[in-house]
Amino acid sequence: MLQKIKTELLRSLNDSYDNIDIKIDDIEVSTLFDQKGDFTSNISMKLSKLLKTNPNLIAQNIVEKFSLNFVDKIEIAGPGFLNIFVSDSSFKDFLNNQRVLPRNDKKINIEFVSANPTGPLHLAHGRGAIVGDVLSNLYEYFGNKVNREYYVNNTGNQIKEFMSSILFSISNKKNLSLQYNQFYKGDYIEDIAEICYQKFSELFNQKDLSSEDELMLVNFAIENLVNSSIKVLNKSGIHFNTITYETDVMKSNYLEEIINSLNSKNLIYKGQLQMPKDYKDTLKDNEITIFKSTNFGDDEDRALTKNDKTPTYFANDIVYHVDKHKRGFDKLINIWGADHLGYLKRLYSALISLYPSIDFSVVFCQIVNLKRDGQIQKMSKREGNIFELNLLIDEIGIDNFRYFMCYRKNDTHMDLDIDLIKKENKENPIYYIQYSYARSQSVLDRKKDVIDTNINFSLELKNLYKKLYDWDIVVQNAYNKNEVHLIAHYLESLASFFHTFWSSSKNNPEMRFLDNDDNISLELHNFLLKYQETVSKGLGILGIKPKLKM
RNA sequence: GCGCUCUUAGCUCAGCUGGAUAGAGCAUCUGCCUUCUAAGCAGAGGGUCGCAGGUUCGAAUCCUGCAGAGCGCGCCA
Repeated sequence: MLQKIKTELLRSLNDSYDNIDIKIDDIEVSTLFDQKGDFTSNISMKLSKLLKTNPNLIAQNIVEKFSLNFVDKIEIAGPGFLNIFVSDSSFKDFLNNQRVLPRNDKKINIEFVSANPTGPLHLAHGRGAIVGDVLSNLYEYFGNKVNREYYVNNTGNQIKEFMSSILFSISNKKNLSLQYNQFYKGDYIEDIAEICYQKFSELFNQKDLSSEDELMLVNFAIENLVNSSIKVLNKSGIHFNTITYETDVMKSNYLEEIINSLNSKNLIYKGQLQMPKDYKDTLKDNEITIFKSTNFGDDEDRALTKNDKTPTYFANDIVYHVDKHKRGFDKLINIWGADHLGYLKRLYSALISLYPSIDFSVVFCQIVNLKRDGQIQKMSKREGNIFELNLLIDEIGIDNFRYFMCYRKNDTHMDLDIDLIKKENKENPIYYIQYSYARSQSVLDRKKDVIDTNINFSLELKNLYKKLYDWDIVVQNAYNKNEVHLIAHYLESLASFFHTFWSSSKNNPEMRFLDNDDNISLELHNFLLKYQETVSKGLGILGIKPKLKM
């Protein structure tokens, strides 16, 4: 229907003006939800510059030529808007007349959460987890094959410090006087230490642990933590296809190949950068391998190797992304926290240098503040105040958790208001949406026969039809922009139209779904099915099941 | 100091590929349950869209400068 309107607008324009260079996609037609009309177009204003004419004049010319069988009226309003009124009978077509969405069947890799394996998941991981999973659902909705991937950074200093912290705890508790320092604190360290001690108790009969023993122990601890993180995520309805360990990726030995390739493009040099902060007594003159990321607008060039010749995190990360690319994905998407904002430039520069046609993008999730009793709670690891995700989900429930984590645009800061979420009324949009679904179901449960009678299209009902018709545009937009909050907002708005229509029957009994004998018209029956279908699709992308009864 | 993300109603936030009186929820006030779920609906008040310039028929939206908030700024990860 929208397409027909656009085509007719274009035809009318071509009728009135010779050789104007516009295409069908240049014509914008959007839905109206008030008395002004059903659809509106600003095309005459857009063209006024090109045609060097008054927009009202262009609009008049269009109106004179414009003719479609389902359009009752087209009028000019304001500075030159074209407002289109479609006939009541054509509203029936809204339910079936869906737009054709482009089907994609690309292989997409979406990497998200990827928390350091040195502690339990907390609130900050929650947003990335849900945004990543919902984005995956959205890509699947359009027919793509999505690989959900979880990356475990199980190398580097953090792992050494983690291991040291565990052994410190064991030594302390069992009076072993082992020589280890404490870096990480918290109950979870004590817990994991106890588990490790139980598992490897025989190791502690000897005086010192060999580095093999240490490795075995820390690997066990990491596996344990990763498993419990995955368990929490599974509980939230998130299921990964791939869990990749950094140590496994590094076995590929791609790094040399990568450095050679970058070198052949003149993007590598040997030299020195400013000494690191914790520089102690390492070799001063040692030369390291450096990537010229300043060529791509980065603040400074970035090291690929450290002065002990081992690769940096950045180098390993390039390897990991090359590995993902080589696995044959058409598109790579990463979900990152705001603390990685400055890191994108260097990684993107490296990847685009290696593979100029690579499709790589990052969706950033900004900070989430936890609000309780009207106060922002400060997260502090030292005070053991870390808002463990597991506990948070238990407190607010999975549906609430999922909905609120994608309710706000991913790259803006947001407050998660625990007290609001726990309310079961209109303040909580997910209840509001679910309630509309349950109301629609109650009609279907109660109805006796479906009868073929004519119905009146009130303004409230027309708005609902138009809103349902908008679904395709919204979901397409969310897909194009990688913005999942658009789905959440659409559902809230759709539910609002439903409740408005429902209540309009208080003053106007003709607008009730059921007649005095509890029969329902075929048209409204179809509408209810469509309503449920659309809400289910939307909630489905968010990973939430509609409630039949409340 | 530099970079990134921001600044919209008392509060939490939509809207941003330029378009009609800037929207929603909460909070405040007023109505609506004898028939499908009142976990709801209708209405009222509440705004110099951070500030100042610029681009143009037209700016919350684009550009520049300034102020404020958050995050980041190692050969750490």
